[in-house]
Amino acid sequence: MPAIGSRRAPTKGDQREQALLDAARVVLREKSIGQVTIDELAGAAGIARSGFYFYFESKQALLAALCDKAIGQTDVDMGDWLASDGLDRAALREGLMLSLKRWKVEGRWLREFFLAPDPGPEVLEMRDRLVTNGCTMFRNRIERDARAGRTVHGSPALLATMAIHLRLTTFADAFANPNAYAEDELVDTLTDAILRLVYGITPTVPRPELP
Amino acid sequence: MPAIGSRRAPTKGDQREQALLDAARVVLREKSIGQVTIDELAGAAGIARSGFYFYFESKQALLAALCDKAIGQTDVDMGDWLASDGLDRAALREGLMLSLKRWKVEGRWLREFFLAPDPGPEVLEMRDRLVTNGCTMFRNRIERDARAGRTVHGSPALLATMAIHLRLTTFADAFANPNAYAEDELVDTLTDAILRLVYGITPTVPRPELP
DNA sequence: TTTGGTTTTCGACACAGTGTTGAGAATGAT
DNA sequence: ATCATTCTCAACACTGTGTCGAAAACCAAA
Repeated sequence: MPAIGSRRAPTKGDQREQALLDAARVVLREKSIGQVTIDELAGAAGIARSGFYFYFESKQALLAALCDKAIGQTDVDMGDWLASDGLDRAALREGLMLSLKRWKVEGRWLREFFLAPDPGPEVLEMRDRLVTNGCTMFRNRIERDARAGRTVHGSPALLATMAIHLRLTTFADAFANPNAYAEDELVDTLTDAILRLVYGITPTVPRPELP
Repeated sequence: MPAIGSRRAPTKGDQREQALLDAARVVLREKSIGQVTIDELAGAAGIARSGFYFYFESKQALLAALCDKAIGQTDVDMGDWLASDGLDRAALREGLMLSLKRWKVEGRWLREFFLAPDPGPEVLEMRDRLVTNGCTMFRNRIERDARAGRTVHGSPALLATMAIHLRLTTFADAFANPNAYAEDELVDTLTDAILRLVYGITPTVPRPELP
């Protein structure tokens, strides 16, 4: 295992670890983490089952490693909006749309990572870190707006949690029923929902007709 | 197993089945369904592990039976609001408060039932039925309001799903962090959040007093 | 190219939990 | 008291997890 920031060439082991992650990303697109066996995961990366344990403590640990990277990406997706202030519907919408696209591909295991009922300790720790981090960024933005005099309808911490969860479940739902709603309608509704939720405001921007 | 509506006295088997459900309700307050073994569940009801299978196909099936009843209760909780129309903040708040109290007790397995990543077929079917049912009731109310001329900010189906999920995750969160927020603050915020989400309106009524 | 320490691989083992079966015991209606 | 039905459980077969240590592969220094 290379130290973080190590500059040495990737050893055979480093490649194998990557192969395991790549293989998992593919396999987990079809099956849930509970349905996949370690044997299958190892096999997909071309090693024996017992070899798996050289790289990861468990299936869960691999899942955590997978999500760590993906969530970083989601944070980047939302970066513009988080950095802006006021309503900035366009930035929010853009961020949500990017995230949605990511979720449509990697939704299954993102969902499992966040919603799994009994994660191992490592997963639990990382999950807490990621969720807390996400909520905090949201919350900071809300508090910033509140300080700037904008009306905010509740405790920023609670609102941030709600907004994060609203996004999470809406995406999870979009993944589960990919054809239930048009992407644009979904993102538009979610964007406005978050804005209404937090700021109590529905933008007057003209939108495609509503029922 | 007695036919539905059967009037005959409960046999020993009926009692055993009930004992199993009761025992599970207690055991599952402390551990997740994944952490509990069938052996433990059976033992808590005073029978051998293999005897368990006479009553339920699997752990999941028992969980489903447990939730079927609990969800019926939640629907009753929300009944007043679902039957009313217009904003009726008081009824909504009351329903949410009742549900919250239920979640604080039975949250762990309710959460697992709804959020479990790979439910067996029976669970899946029942879950779909219950979720769909819940969403439909919510949705009907929204559509009723829309027809009555009240502004509604998106497709009723989507809004209903969002509202249901918002409630679900907020309660799940409240269960996971029981001391993070005061009950009243949480319910007030959630009540208003749902009203803003669906109708884009924040009641101007002073809180927590109601008109 | 040999050497020797480090990294990687994997067969074999121990174990925990699930689900099935069939023989027998308990139950309760007649 | 009889006897079909309902209930119980020990024993078995199976799947998947995690550990261990011996062997193989790797790679840098001599």
